[in-house]
Amino acid sequence: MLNNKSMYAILGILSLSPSTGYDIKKYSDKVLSGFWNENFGHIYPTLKKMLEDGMIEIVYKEKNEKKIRYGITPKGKRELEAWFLEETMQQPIRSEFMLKLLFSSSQPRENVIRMLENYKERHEENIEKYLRMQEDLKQGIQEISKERFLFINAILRKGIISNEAVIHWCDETIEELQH
Amino acid sequence: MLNNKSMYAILGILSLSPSTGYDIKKYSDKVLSGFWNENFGHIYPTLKKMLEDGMIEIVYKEKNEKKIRYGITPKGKRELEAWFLEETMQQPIRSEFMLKLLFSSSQPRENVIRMLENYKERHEENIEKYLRMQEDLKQGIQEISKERFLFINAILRKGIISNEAVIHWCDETIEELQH
DNA sequence: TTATGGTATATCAGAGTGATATAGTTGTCA
DNA sequence: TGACAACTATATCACTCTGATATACCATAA
Repeated sequence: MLNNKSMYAILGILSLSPSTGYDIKKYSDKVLSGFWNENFGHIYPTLKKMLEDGMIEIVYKEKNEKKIRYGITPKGKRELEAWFLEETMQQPIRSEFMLKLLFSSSQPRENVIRMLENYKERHEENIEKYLRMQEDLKQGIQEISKERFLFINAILRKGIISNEAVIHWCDETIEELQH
Repeated sequence: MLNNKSMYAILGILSLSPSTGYDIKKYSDKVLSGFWNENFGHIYPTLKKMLEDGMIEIVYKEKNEKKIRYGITPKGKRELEAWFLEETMQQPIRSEFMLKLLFSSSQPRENVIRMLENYKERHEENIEKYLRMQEDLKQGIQEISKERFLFINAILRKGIISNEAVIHWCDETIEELQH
């Protein structure tokens, strides 16, 4: 376990409340989606290793209960704290859309424009999702601390701002391709 | 070879001119950086498979020359064309910075602000890089077709617009965290 | 009652990353 | 001219991550 980033996502989630692998996936899809993703094929093996390493423990398992609920251990908390102080390196990026666009100069214009319109629509949907999440956050404000509200809201604002920029770029580029 | 995206990046690059594995890496780092990355550990095995599959061929190897230069074959060109027509699915995203931020609500404020300032600086550097690339593109405009200029410029504009949005968000968020 | 959908765990092949090894070539500057 | 640095070039490996698939249980609605 040297450079497994999923470990930090899992530790972060478990630091909020004990969860099953399935819960972790649900949380990723719901709250982290937009900037982080996890899948079962990685969650379960990582949980197994983290258990071996003493970062997490099985906190709740009734006799006949089949689900396995994990909680963070003091060692896991220390690991999470150390991660906050570490310098964050930039991740490798891969945008298949941009790759396709770069090599599209000899494609029919209408195909490229359709591609851009499609891309724009997806980003408009993203904004709608973020706005809904912002509404939900404001509705449920009493459930979380002011601190946490500030941070979650910052993340939602980033999603909105970034997607707006892309939409603006799509409009400009479609315009330019139409002469 | 079912879902290897590097294959399309390589086909795209080879459709411009025959290249060695090293050339492909250089092109990725110089032109594609910002939205696409390749590394040797994937380029060489992929080239090997693509050669087996008849997508590419060794086009130039003098008697005593040790470097292996690859060119795209008609089959490779068809594969590339088919890719343009395919729907582009969104790629999974992983921003370690955003993950860290989400779980940072109990960290000392000054640490979080330092993190954000660092993040902002990196995006300012990105913009400078894109502006330099835009200058280089304008200087060398006679070397490439008008079509290609349009597309490369669009990509650079996207880099600039997106990074500006992030910088704006950083300013807003730092402000908010300082009360 | 049967099917639909959500909960829950798990495995696997293959894609992609980052580090490292090796060796030849070119440039430079002392 | 010879030594050293920097670049060119190919390759492998352990590990991370993805996406598909399999299995099975449970609730509930048609």
